[in-house]
Amino acid sequence: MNNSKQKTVIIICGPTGVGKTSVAIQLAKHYNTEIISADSRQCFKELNIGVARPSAEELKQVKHHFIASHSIHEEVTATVFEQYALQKITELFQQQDVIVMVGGTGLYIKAFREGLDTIPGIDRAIRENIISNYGSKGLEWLQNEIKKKDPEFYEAGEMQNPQRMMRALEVIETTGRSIVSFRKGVKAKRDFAIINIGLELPKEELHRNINTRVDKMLEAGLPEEVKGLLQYKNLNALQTVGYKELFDHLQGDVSLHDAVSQVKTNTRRYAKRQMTWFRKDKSITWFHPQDLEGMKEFIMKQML
RNA sequence: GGUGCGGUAGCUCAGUCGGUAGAGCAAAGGACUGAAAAUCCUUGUGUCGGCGGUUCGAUCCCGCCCCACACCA
Repeated sequence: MNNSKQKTVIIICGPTGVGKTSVAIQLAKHYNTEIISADSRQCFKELNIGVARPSAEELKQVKHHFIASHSIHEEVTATVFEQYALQKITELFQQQDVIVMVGGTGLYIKAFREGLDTIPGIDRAIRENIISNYGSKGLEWLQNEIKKKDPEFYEAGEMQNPQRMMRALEVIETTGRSIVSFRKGVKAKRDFAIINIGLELPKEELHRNINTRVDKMLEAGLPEEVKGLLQYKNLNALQTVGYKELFDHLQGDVSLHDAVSQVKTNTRRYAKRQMTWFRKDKSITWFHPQDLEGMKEFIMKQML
């Protein structure tokens, strides 16, 4: 074991289509290390073309973790990622001083860096009951339940947002306490250094990348991949750009051409949401994806 | 060539019995601690095809022209 050097995780984030994969591989090679992906969809072994998973050739160059490591039938969440990544990092630090993390899922990166407040596990029956009630009784029912049972969330929360409301409801029904009372916002201490690098391109260029990438996915056989997953379309893992739109096409009423242009539009919107998330994070230093030398220099200075 | 129907926001369209306009989508900005490629919030966008006429006033009525579509020849 080598404890003499400060252990460091280099985190590379940025919107989809900016070129993160390639930068991560080059940096990992430079530091002779491995990559942990922080991507909520590339971790599913059943999803490949549509989530732009690194190619077999790329995966051969550098060992990747959290890529095709889980099944769409498993429940993968920010907590699952946090635990997975922390454990991997502990293992890898036996051999390495530097590890590269790369991904576009802001919440997962946040969970890894700062941890999440502990909230007890939710009873499965309670969750399913809430989901089915919302399905049949709608938003108004949810709003009334929250108002009645969790006035604290009702005051502070998002009363138009069914996902957040269902989460609040399941917490209060399981624990008897408002989800708000669990959110301490305590940042976990990590015993390694973290360097945050963001990749950014002018919007026009990013959009061009996204469009050509979607066209390539089509050539690579995305419709066939999606067809094989049609029976699982209701799983969380398949609430995913590139799959949702093609499910609509396969079910009849949308032409392939229209479905594809929706994939492009929704990918652009996804990239925009990612930028909204990352931009407010002042710990990120931004680079052009081709400025590898700039990144190396920056990393070197940070590690001194 | 004739007849009909249209030309209003980036797109699809609504509307004004004449007082200079609006929905959806797209777009832009934002939120987001266990679904996060998810979910949610906010906000505009205009020579109302062109030129004339009538009118205090025209996107709306009238004339001519241009463009698109359909049908007839």
